[in-house]
Amino acid sequence: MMRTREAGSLRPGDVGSTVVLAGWVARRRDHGGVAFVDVRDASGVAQVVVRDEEVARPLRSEYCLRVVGEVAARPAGNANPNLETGEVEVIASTVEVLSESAPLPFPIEEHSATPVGEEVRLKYRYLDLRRPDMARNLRLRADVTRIIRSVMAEQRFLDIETPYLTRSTPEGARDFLVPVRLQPGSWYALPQSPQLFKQLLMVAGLERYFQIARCFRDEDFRADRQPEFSQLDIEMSFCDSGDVQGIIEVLLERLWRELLGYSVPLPIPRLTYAEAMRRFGIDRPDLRFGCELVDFTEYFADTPFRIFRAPAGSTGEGPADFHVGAVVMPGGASQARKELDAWQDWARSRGARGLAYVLVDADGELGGPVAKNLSEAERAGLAAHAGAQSGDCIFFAAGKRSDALGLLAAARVEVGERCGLIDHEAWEFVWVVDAPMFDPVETPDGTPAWTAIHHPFTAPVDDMAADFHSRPGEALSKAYDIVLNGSEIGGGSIRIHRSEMQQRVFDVIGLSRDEATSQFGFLLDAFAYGPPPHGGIALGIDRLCALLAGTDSIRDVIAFPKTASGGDPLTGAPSPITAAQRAETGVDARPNHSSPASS
RNA sequence: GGCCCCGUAGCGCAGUUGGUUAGCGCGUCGCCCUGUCACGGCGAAGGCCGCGGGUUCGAGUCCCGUCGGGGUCGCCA
Repeated sequence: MMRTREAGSLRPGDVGSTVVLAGWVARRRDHGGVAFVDVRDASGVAQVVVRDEEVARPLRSEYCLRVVGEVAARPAGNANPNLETGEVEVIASTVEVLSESAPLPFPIEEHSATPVGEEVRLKYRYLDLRRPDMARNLRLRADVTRIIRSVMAEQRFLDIETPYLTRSTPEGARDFLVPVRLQPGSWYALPQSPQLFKQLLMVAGLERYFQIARCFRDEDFRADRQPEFSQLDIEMSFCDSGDVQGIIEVLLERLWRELLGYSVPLPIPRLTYAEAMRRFGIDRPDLRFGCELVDFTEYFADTPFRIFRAPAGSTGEGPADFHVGAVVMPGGASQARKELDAWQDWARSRGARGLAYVLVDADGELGGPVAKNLSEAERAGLAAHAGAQSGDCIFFAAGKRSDALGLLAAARVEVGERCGLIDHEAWEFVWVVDAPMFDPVETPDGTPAWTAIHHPFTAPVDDMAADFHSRPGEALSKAYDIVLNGSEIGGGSIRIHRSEMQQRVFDVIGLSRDEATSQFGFLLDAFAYGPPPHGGIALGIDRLCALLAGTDSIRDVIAFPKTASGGDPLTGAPSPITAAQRAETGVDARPNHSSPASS
């Protein structure tokens, strides 16, 4: 039996040879007593010439075929550049219909210019995945995981599986819960990440662990967020931040080189969190374009314009938390009033009161409603301080520092897109390092309180190791995020491995010994037995694949994704359960005993 | 939980100030053409205008509610 060839693999060198093709009828045309049948498989399309009218007649789109035939050169001028194989065709000697197809619910052909609604695509996902673009995406994803496993093996990492039925731990997101028939009233949780298990593996002395792990978080959806997602999870012992980053750099370089032929310049640049916030207003900056933010807080310290002045004597938030910043839109002064108003709507849709702006006209004179509220001196130096040229528009945001920076960061990206400043061919990787350890929490009585930004096992930077607990607002952590074109594709940290230091973190975030024991007792127990210094990282596989595939939605790189409401139109999940299932799984039962985390 | 956009034939869409029989393209089915390749020509079938209520002489169109899809803020340590 001849081996079946892939339709997309036929080349002029195959002319004269006999091949077997298996695939689906993408299209049929009849001419001159023969049928021209485009046969498609996951690798591409080949044109098959069927001369036997009796055989050709019943062929319809998406019939599944096996064709045996001879490869022939196409007549001159008949090659179709739209097909992946434009130079050869297969003259069929036998055509076997393996199965027939009902009329299609939506067009599958690649060149169908009109997009198809996502719901109908998901309902018939098995047809959607026949589309060449989708097949290409899934092939790409398989290549990604193949390369990951290859690189991790070369780097001597062990692929170790961790439980999917595990204990609910108070991590950031809501857990998906699973009732336990054997213990009515008690529940497993699906892991939000293998974080605690991989640290236990370090205590176990495995030294280098990785896993392509499914993670589960019961939170609302986004274009780049699903309730279950895949991450490359890595942990290693006796390492520092640079060791972990180095592994990831090797991996990213290999992925981009093998899949896109792009050479990632190494090492990937480092940016501190503080610098990222100062220059871009966000901890995942898009470095494909400039338009960096400008700080105007000092500049307007004594301004007569109330909006740009820190609220005096307000309780709770001190002036230190007040920020005025700006971003310049090149050529933005020529925007019509309607466009400038549209920016206000844009800002309000993001929860801001508006977006102040100053226009710099051709003579360098300032225009717009804000300008007349400023002092003579402020107007004189404004454009220069912002770095604005004649014809530019300067957008301002003022208020609580995190709010103002958040609005400016979004405005910067919007400016980049509207002004065409973003090079969509570019790949700008950056490590964002030295994130703060703690975030202030607003408490009803105004007493200072703190929460861990990353997770409570993240180690402080070396020169703060001794006293971070006495100045939590300044404490920086050994955390690192890998950012690509404004998307966070991974993040990790060096962990705390000494109980004394761990206790100081718990003290800062107000976690009592009892609470810590009940929440992570099993991890703290393990850390009593000589845990090695260790650290790790996790990369979001779905986002990574979406970026490599050039799509905005991770649904395009997931075979069977869910809709925004968490449903799957194909299977109908989630669905109600029967009364018998309720009784058997004990979902309504109360726990009949308590199960402490630690002995 | 908030906000924005979209639900009209299998698919993609149009439908004007509320007005008679709701259109277009693709697809499907039939016939014709016959080295075509997003072929071409002629014809036909195909509609609970998401659902429920309201306003009106009259609703695809206006109002309220609801369901579904997409986006976004909150959320996602």
